[in-house]
Amino acid sequence: MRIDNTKEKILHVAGLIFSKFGFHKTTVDEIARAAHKAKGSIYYYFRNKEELFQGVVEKEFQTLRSELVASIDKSKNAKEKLANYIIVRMQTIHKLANFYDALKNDYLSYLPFIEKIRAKYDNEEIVLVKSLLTSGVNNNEFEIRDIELTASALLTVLKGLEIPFFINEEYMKLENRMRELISIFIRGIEKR
Amino acid sequence: MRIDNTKEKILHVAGLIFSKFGFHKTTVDEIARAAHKAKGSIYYYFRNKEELFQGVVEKEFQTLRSELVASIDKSKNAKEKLANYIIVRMQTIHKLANFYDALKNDYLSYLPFIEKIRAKYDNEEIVLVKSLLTSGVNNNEFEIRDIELTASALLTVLKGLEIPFFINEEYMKLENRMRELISIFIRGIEKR
DNA sequence: ACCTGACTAAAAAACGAGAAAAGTCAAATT
DNA sequence: AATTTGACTTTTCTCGTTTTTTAGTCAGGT
Repeated sequence: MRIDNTKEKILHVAGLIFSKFGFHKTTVDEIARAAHKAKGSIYYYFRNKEELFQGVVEKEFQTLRSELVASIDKSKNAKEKLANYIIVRMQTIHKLANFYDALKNDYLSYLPFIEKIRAKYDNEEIVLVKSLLTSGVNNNEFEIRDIELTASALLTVLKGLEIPFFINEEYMKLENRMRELISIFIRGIEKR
Repeated sequence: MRIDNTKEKILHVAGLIFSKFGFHKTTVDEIARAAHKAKGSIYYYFRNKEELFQGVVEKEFQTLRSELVASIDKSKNAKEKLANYIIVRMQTIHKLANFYDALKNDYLSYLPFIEKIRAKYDNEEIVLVKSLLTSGVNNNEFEIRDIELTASALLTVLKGLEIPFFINEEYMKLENRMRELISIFIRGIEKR
C-alpha cells in the first residue's frame, strides 16, 4: 500500500516537472522536494535519473495507448477501425508532443530514450495492425496480398510522420492530408 | 573558360570533402589546399562557406533531379509514371544519403540547410506531382477528388520517409514496403 | 578579371576552479 | 524486513579566461 503510494507519487511529480522543463533541466533534488521525499527514496525505487524518466514516459505511453485501443474497440467495422486507429494515433503523438513541451526544443538528445521505450511497443503495434487488417480480410472488407508487408509499410509511413510533430508543430496542416491518405489507403485495400 | 574551371574545380573538391566530413568538420583552408588554390579564390566565387556548401548540394540535387525527370519521361502511362517517380525519388534520396556520409551522423543539424535548398524545389515538385496526377485523371486512369490535397498528402509521406535513410540506412528494408505502398496508393486512386 | 598570401576578427577549443547535481549508504523509522 | 532519511562522496556542469583555429578580408600581383 505505502510502497505503491511513494513510487506513484514520485512518478506523478516527476512527470509534471520533466514535462515542463525536460530531462536535462530537471534535477532529482527538485523532484524529491516537490514530492516531499528524501532524494534517497527516489533511488530506492529507480536506479538512476534516466530510469525515472523512462518510468514517466512509459506511464504516459500506457495511458495514451489505452485511449488508442478504446477508440478502436468502439468502431463498427475494420475500415472504421483502421481509420480511427490512424487518426487517434496521430492525436496521441500530438498529445505526447504537447505534454513534453520541452522535448521540442531538443528532440535529438531525447531520441535514444524514445527509441528505447518504443522498441518495447513496436512488436505489439505491428501485431495490432496485423490483427486489424486480418479481421478486415476475414470480414470480406479488405483484400490484401501480404498482411505483414502491408502492416509494416503502413507503420513505416506513420512513424515517418511523427517527427514533424516534434519539430514543427504542424498538426493542423497534417490532419487534412492524413484524412485524405486514410481514404486513399482504405480504398486501396478494400474489397471491390 | 578559366572562370568556369576554377569555380567548378572548387565545387568538385568541396563536394568530396564536405561529403566525407560534413560542413562543420571541413575547413575552407583544406578545400583551398586540395584544390591547389588560395583561400581568397574561394571567396572570390562564393560569399561564404555556407554559400559554397549550398552550391555543392544544389549541384548534386540537379544531377539527381535530371535522373528523376528522365525516369518519368520514359514511362508509358500515368500509373507507371507515378510508380517510377516514387521509386526513383527514393533511390535518389538513398544516393544522396550515401554521398553525404557525414550527414547521417548529424542529420538534424543540417536540416536548416536542407530545408533552405529544398524550398527552391518544393514548389516545383508539387507542380510535378500535380501534373502527374492530372494527366492520370485526364487519361481516365485515376479518379481523384482533390488533386492538390492528394499531391500534398503524398509528398508529406515521401518526405517523412526520407529520414530513415539519413538516420538508419535501411534502404533494402524500406524498398519492399515502398513498392507495396505504391501499389496500394495507385489502387486507391485508380479509376474503377 | 582572376588569383594570391599575409593579415584581422570572430569563433571554437582548451583549461582550471568552483558550483551544482547525481548518486551512495549508514542510520533511523515504520 | 522494508522504507525513508539526510549527510556525504563522486561526477558533471558552468563560467571566465586564455589559446588556438577558422572564416573572411584586401592590397597587391598577374
